[in-house]
Amino acid sequence: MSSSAQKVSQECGDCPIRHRAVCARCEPAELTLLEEIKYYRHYDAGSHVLWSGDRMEFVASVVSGIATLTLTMEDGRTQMVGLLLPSDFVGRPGRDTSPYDVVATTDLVMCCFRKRPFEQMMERTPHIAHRLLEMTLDELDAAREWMVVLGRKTAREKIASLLTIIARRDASLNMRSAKGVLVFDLPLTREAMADYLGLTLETVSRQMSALKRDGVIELAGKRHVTVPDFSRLLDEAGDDSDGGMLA
Amino acid sequence: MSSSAQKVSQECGDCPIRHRAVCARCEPAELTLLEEIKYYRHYDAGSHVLWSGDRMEFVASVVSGIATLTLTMEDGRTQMVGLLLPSDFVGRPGRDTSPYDVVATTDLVMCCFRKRPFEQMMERTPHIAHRLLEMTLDELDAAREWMVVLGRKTAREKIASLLTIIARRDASLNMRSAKGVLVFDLPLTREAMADYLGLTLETVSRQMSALKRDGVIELAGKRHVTVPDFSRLLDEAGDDSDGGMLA
DNA sequence: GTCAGACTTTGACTCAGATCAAACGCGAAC
DNA sequence: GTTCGCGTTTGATCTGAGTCAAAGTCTGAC
Repeated sequence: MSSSAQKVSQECGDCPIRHRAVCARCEPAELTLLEEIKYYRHYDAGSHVLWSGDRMEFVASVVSGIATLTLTMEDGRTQMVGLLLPSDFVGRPGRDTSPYDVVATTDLVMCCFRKRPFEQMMERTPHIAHRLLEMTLDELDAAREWMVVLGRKTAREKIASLLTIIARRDASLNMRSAKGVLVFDLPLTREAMADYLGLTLETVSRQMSALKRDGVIELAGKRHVTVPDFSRLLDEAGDDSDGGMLA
Repeated sequence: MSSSAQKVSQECGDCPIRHRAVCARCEPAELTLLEEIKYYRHYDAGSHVLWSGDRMEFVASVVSGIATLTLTMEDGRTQMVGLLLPSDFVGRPGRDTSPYDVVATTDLVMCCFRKRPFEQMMERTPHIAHRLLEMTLDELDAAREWMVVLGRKTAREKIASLLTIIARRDASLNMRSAKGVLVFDLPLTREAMADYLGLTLETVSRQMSALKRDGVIELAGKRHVTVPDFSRLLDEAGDDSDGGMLA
């Protein structure tokens, strides 16, 4: 359930997600308090962080790596309902079982807080509660945008939408976009993509091939993606092409 | 934009949504403060409360009636992303344009607060911020459950899921369930149902007819629905049939 | 009471994506 | 190097839901 030896600073001060996570608004004194109740956990790619129905004894921020949030119907149909990237928050103060499966898709490091102390801390430091509200509202907006993708877009548009999101996230972390050319690695298998998009893995594969054939993307191996023209990809996604690159 | 003469008490003390809305946790003194900055607005069925992109000068709670939250793509495809029922909150502190269309589907009364004063109040009274966080987390869970409906369910299951939700909501408000028989009025047109479910209105109509033919529901007129056996409806929805009636 | 218009139902046909099935590619273990 | 297994691609076929079209129903206005 743990292992994997990635160096993670124990100091909040130079934490990579310091300015984006739930602690973003905290002042030095508050950070010191948080520092006392936090601990890191490592998960190997493919392992479960939480099973649906599990008792959660902690809440946590993703420090590095990627995790997915999924819901599964009785008959096995599954839908991914969230993609957790560095700085995203897992868990809900005031609830003690997870309604979702949380799975590490890459090696993952989480900054955890035992639930009780975190809840108490939240009551005392409005900065944390405020930031959590802000993050939750953002997630709600993202979930609603995703509902449009699931409910109204074609398979091709769905794939393009997912690539857009991943490209954006990646670019905002790595700033490697040279003159509109984006390059990134897909952190998801075809099956995980299908679960995110409400498709089958065959359809995902076919549409990836189609986008490649049409020159919208280039593939090196299965996972390494090059986007020669991001605005073209945006068009394919059918989004309000605000034109503006990388909000 | 306004009109419709429904009597609404101006006193928070006996407000019908007093115990569920964003003000639920407020103490009498706080309520008094809120009372000073609130005002009511009435909307006729079919009218827009907000257009996507509109400047929002207020946030509000639904007092009575039903509103929808929708997103529309450039080419006109639309997806409903939220159904606002009494006590639900509209707007986001710290943002000033609405990303959604908000439309009254029935005559609607909203309890509004100008944004600035409300934001200031939120900073001073943690009860409001806390309750809003709680409500937002609930909405996020609901949105994620809806993603499963949109992404993985068949048309028939989608319809059954929607009926389940409406029946539940209605029962929790009106408590008129006599021995498992539920009766309610659909607050949505077939087209609005289609927009919620990611279907066409024809498919909605066909599946409604099919559920009627199969005895899952009975219809009197287009909108008046009787559910003779709620657990049957739950089965049709494909949900984890917790069996338990009306959570 | 009838008319207009909005909402709904139903039918015939089409098609995007699912399903079933086979084969391919590639890294890890031996 | 060979083999195993997982992830992926591709093909053939099927089908659930969309599209196009026509007709039915209800409500409110005159």
